[in-house]
Amino acid sequence: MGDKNDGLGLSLRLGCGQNQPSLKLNPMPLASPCMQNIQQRNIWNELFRSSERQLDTRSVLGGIDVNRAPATTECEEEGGISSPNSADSNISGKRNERDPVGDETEAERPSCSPSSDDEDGGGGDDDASRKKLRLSKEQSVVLEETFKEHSTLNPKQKLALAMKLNLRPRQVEVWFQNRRARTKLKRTEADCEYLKRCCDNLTEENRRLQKEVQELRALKLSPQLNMRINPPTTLTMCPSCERVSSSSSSAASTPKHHHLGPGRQRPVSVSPWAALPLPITHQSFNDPASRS
DNA sequence: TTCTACACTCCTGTTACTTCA
DNA sequence: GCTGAAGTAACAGGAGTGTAG
Repeated sequence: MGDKNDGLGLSLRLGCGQNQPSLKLNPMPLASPCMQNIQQRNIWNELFRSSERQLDTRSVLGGIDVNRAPATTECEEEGGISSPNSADSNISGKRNERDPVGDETEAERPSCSPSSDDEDGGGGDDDASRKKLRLSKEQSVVLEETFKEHSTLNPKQKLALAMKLNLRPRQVEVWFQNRRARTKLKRTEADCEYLKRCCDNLTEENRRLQKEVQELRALKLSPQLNMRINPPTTLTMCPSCERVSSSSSSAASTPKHHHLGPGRQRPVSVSPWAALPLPITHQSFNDPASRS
């Protein structure tokens, strides 16, 4: 479903199909080929490059934070973006102290949000870190729409989105990770369903072929029936591959490996082969002349 | 040029919390 | 009100990658 943007990442590492699983049995409609990905990525990066300057001017949102104090974001950006060394190397490479992934809340809060009076009623600073906060509907909608455009974010984009939504960058990052995981899970389930159907079809086909083989064997072992259906003079069988062919009329339909040339076909009754004392090779069966 | 350390991102699995029937 | 299932935010650890020294 929402996976149409797989490989539409914004960082250079995300080339075409980077995140594609090896199993691509149920290819979802690819929204954009590689060139389109690149174009969109460029547009997006350009967009955020311009917004980056705005960020540098610190046009801080005056909105009310839903979950966390906006000061958190602001402080984080001071630590991360405003550094002259790291600001533009967002694609890869060393950056400043990034937002500490695991300990962000602990690392930030003492320095950035001393108030610590969150409206989530967490009671304390530390236990609020694991406090689960439901994203608002508006936030979810924006995140979803952003995800539809690109399933990954570079640090600038993450930061801009976090500011826009009054979330911490870490929250945005986690949301995108979980969203990718959900997308992949659904795709895996869809692939699984597809494989199941394939398996069912193959089982059915196999059953049908087995039945056909049994019928042919029965045909082979019952001369009377065989006679009734196909006179021995018109039915030939290769002892090696046990293929039966009515070779009386069309030589062209006879496979090459049946070795009997059009003019030299030796009509053989099917049933007698089993009674032959020695295994008959292709060579002997094939061309009596070659034996001499 | 190669090696190593570091920073970073992503993926995957898990945990903890919320919501709902 | 209690409970279990489902959904999901948050975390932890490992793998892969790029850069600097």
